[in-house]
Amino acid sequence: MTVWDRPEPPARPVPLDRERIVAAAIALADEGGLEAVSLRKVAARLNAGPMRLYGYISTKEELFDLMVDEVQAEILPEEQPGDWREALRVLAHRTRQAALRHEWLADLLGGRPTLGPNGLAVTEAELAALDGLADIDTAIRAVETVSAYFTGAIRREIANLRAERATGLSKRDWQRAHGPHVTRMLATGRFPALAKAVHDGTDVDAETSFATGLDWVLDAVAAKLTPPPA
Amino acid sequence: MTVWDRPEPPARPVPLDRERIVAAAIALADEGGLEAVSLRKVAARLNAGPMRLYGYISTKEELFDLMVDEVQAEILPEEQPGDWREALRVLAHRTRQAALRHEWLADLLGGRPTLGPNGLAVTEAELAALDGLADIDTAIRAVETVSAYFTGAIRREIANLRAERATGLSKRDWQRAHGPHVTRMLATGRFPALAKAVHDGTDVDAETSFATGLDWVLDAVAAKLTPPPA
DNA sequence: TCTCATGTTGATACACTGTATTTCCCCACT
DNA sequence: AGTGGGGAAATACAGTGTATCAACATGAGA
Repeated sequence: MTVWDRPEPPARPVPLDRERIVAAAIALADEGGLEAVSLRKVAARLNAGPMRLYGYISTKEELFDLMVDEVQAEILPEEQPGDWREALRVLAHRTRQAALRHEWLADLLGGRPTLGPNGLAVTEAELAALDGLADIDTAIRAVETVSAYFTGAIRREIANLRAERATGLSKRDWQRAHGPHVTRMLATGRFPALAKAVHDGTDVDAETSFATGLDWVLDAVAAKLTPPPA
Repeated sequence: MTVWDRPEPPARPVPLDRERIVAAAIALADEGGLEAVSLRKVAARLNAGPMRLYGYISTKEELFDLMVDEVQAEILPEEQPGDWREALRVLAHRTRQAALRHEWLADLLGGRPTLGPNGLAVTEAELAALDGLADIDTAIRAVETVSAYFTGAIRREIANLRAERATGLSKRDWQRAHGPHVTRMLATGRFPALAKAVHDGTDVDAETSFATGLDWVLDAVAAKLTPPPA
């Protein structure tokens, strides 16, 4: 046995902390989706045994919460724009961009209350944008409505994106590519409005579709903020 | 050995079909949540070995899709109301009610495109409600916006409901009950708007909160349908 | 009626999972 | 030098989705 084939020393354990664990989990999820995140694999990335993680997190669900909160830090813009509308729009778009960077976020978004520091900061930013422009109850309703919209919209967008990817990237001919199933369904004549929609609808890219719906919702909010002059 | 203690004959296998499988899975999920649905347990409910299911479904994901589609049948109202607005509102509320009956639906809602017969029927109903009132592109945008809203709102509502249930049913004192964590966070003064919201906000029940936001979104849709007279 | 093919059913197997419990080893302190 | 004690690792367990394989009941053909 020479120095060269002498086995590696047992890899002195790297000091661990939540940040490193969460970062490893996020990396794993970015590469292979949420289902690729297992405590064993996260630990392996950190040259640690699986059980070591339990000194820092108490359950896998908690790890997911931490991952979400970590990504929510990317959502906060460096500086808040003045206009409430612009502020809310930017927050929505940045959430969407975060979800496009980390598709697994779509699986977690809205799945549980966001009580981490960054999640609270996002909510704070949303509420702050409306500060002084409406009573607190209206502001809450507005924030909840807007975020319900973009949460749902983002989830659908990612879901469609995955479906397209799975059926071999098809864009316009969604119905043909997804296989004969939907086409056959539409051909039954039981869904005339839907058939017309997929046939005659002009397909717009996901971003403008997101933006348009968002603008509608913001219009609705605007109407509640400044009551129409009597 | 008498007739009485003679062992049961090996339980002639009950004929199976997708409907029975899906029904068993839904029952399991209603009782113990989505995570209680395992192919083994579903099969056990039907006096079958786990592998038998693979003659009818090809993967667990597919079973989930079938469950969602089955529940979506509950969403379609027996008769469509005349007014487009009422029609969309009813569909949204019925979706919410379905999610309250089957909380696991919140975990699946929006997670993948709803391409089953009932899912298509729901979309058809939504589109049909707007038939003739707008060009097809506007109708699509409207339907997508409304359903993005209520998808997101339902998910959040269920998430909060579960969180409340977990921390020992707390209603108003959300911040105290959830534990010192959030309280401490709010006390830091880093979230003034949020602090004011939880402190001064009047808490309304989930249903009216859902309905209010929905009305706002429907207002927005209405504004796009009938362009303001020039 | 006997035989054989066929196709459905159940058993077994595998590679994982999250997590509880047990073992072990290294380091600081007496 | 001995001896705790504490943190890391190994092991263990009950479960998961699904592939593979063996058995068997049932139909057709002779």
